[in-house]
Amino acid sequence: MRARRRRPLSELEGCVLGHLWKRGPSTPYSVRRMFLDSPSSHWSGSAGAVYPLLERLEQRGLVASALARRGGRNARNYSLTRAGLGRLQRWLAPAALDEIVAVPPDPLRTRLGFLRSLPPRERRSFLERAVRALRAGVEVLAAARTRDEDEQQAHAAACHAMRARLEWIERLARSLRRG
Amino acid sequence: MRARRRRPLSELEGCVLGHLWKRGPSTPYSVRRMFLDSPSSHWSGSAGAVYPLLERLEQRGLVASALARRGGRNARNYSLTRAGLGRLQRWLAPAALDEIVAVPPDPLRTRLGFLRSLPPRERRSFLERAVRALRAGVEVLAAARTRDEDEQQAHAAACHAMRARLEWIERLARSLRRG
DNA sequence: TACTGCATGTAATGAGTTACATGATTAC
DNA sequence: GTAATCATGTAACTCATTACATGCAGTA
Repeated sequence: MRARRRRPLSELEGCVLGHLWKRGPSTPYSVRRMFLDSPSSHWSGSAGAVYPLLERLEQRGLVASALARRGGRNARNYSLTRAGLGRLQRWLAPAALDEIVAVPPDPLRTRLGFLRSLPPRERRSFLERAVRALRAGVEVLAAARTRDEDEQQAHAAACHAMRARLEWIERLARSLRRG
Repeated sequence: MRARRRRPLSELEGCVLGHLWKRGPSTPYSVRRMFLDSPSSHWSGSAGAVYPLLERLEQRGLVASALARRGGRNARNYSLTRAGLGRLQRWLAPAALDEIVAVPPDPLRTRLGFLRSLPPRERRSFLERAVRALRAGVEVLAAARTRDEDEQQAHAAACHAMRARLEWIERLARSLRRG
């Protein structure tokens, strides 16, 4: 009997399981809301992502759905199964941390590698615009609040990361103004 | 006459154009090498990504290819066109910075939002493992060198970001050990 | 000779995006 | 009544991934 190959959860799948763990049984729409409302997420929370994803998770036995007529229409409530919780935990703290600890992508940092393809003027103005935009971003982030303690930590980590980014770009902008 | 809709460059496409700008006419393989060798990139540099991508860019007139027999085999040298340089510059410093300035995704930070789904022991050991892995990552990064000045900046920014991440996780691990 | 690395690709797959369709509920 | 929003989906598409196929070139 061949061991069934367990594909690792994608980031999105992990987050969805996490949401179900946190909020309990949820509709697809409330899962979408999580992404739509999140200030820092890079997922669109599109229906085209979420609905098929939940079906996939159900096929894998990680979530279970209960039919629920809501407003004269068929709907589903998805909940985390025991197996789903296990998978969530292994996704969260995998044996090999390399991937989740690796330098995360950052489109702004990426662009620094090609800065000199811009004429000096544009280079400077780009960095100055970036500084302003980052400052605005940091303020917005700093103002946001959550109840959940874990999410507060994650949010604080995001603020910390954004400030570090801002620092670096400010430094770079300064050195460019001078040099 | 309807204006042709110019799809924005993806991050990968931007990087490839940047590479061509930096190194001049290049083979697909050397483009792949850029990604395969880069310490911080999250792209695999897979052939299945790079070859079709270059074809796409050529169809859009952003790169041009010259046939070159190399070792008794057909090969291509791709070079940046004038239009390609323009697109590179607009990709690099777009009018709207929101997307490139937004909080970038970070799988480690993401997981902080669901930490409490782990039993306290695992939670602590996860964070400690993460601290060790991050420290190792920072050392490796700090040791790496590039000649290109822009890439040095990007690289230094990556180090800065990684140290900020490490700081935060260390702080969190400490507070968890105590509390 | 055989093995390894360089180099050029193709095919199948997968996960997420945009755009669309549709109906119920709520606000004006 | 009409417009916006809530809510549930589906379809077509894009882009990148893994895995594979192939063939040359240098080396043990």
